[in-house]
Amino acid sequence: MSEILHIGPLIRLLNKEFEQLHSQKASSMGLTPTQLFVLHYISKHQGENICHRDIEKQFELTHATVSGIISRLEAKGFINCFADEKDRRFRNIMITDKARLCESEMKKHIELYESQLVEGFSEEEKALLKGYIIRLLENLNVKIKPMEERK
Amino acid sequence: MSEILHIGPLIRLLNKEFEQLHSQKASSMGLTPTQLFVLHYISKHQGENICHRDIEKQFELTHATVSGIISRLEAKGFINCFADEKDRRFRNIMITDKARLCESEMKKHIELYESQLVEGFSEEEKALLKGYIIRLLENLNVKIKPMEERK
DNA sequence: TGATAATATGTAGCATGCAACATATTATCA
DNA sequence: TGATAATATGTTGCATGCTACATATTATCA
Repeated sequence: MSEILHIGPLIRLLNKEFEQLHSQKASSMGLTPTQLFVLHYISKHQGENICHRDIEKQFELTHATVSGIISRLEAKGFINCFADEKDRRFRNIMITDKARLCESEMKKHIELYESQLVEGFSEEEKALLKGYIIRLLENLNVKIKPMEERK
Repeated sequence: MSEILHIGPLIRLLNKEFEQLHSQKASSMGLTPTQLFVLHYISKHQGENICHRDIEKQFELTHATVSGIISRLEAKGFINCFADEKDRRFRNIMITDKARLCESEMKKHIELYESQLVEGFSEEEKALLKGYIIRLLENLNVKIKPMEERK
């Protein structure tokens, strides 16, 4: 890590370590870190006819990637998918009882680790950091769209 | 992206976009972004008997991962590997003429994109940002070791 | 010296990510 | 209506990352 002086490699490392941090807990629930984040998002949005496409947009992933994650979550019994009645192109994703059992644990875990990440940061520092990250994203030409522009 | 309010997901996105940014240029040289970074590191350290282990430490990757990257770089003709004469456990990595031809292009590209990332940041802001990232890493229990502690 | 430990690397199997192809379904417009 | 476009999802093949296991080589210590 000694020669990492630039922002790019630091971000790369930060991302990897943050994901690693979730491995143990996720694995204790029978999930990978990614599956945990996706399942948590699905469970938060039950009753909104959530589909693959919503997850693609939320996590900025391709449908090929989402397809694999959904398959594995379904194979493990955390979700069930059904073709939408009104538009059969969509597949509605429903969480199972098994997923319902770990809803609160997922929520607590994600909040805990998010707060551990910014431990020691004041509110001002957090805001400043977030602003910096958004500027970095803008420099990479990623436009942060408000909710209303979606869908 | 609308609901990304936390630092963790922002970091995840930032990392992904930064890597995406390198795809086109890397691919024009016949490389992936990761291969470009690794090859650049190897070429910067020619004459120092660089081996797999050095790359593992530099990029914080497991030897399984490095092994695959090195294999592909070798298969593509950018490097050659030889067992070290003094300690046959090590494999010395030598760049080929093909790699030498794109050395300066790699260097320019990496510097350009690193500076594009922090475009518009003053020196103070860059220092502040870097300090924040290091604090985040420390919160994740990643120790930033100075050069001397290595090896 | 000879057994044991440490180190560097190899390999298998899996998850996540992509691009590039495909199909099925719905929307649109002539 | 009927052809075409748009949309959601499926599939394949690859690179990157991991863990867990393996071997080969060197270091260490009794």
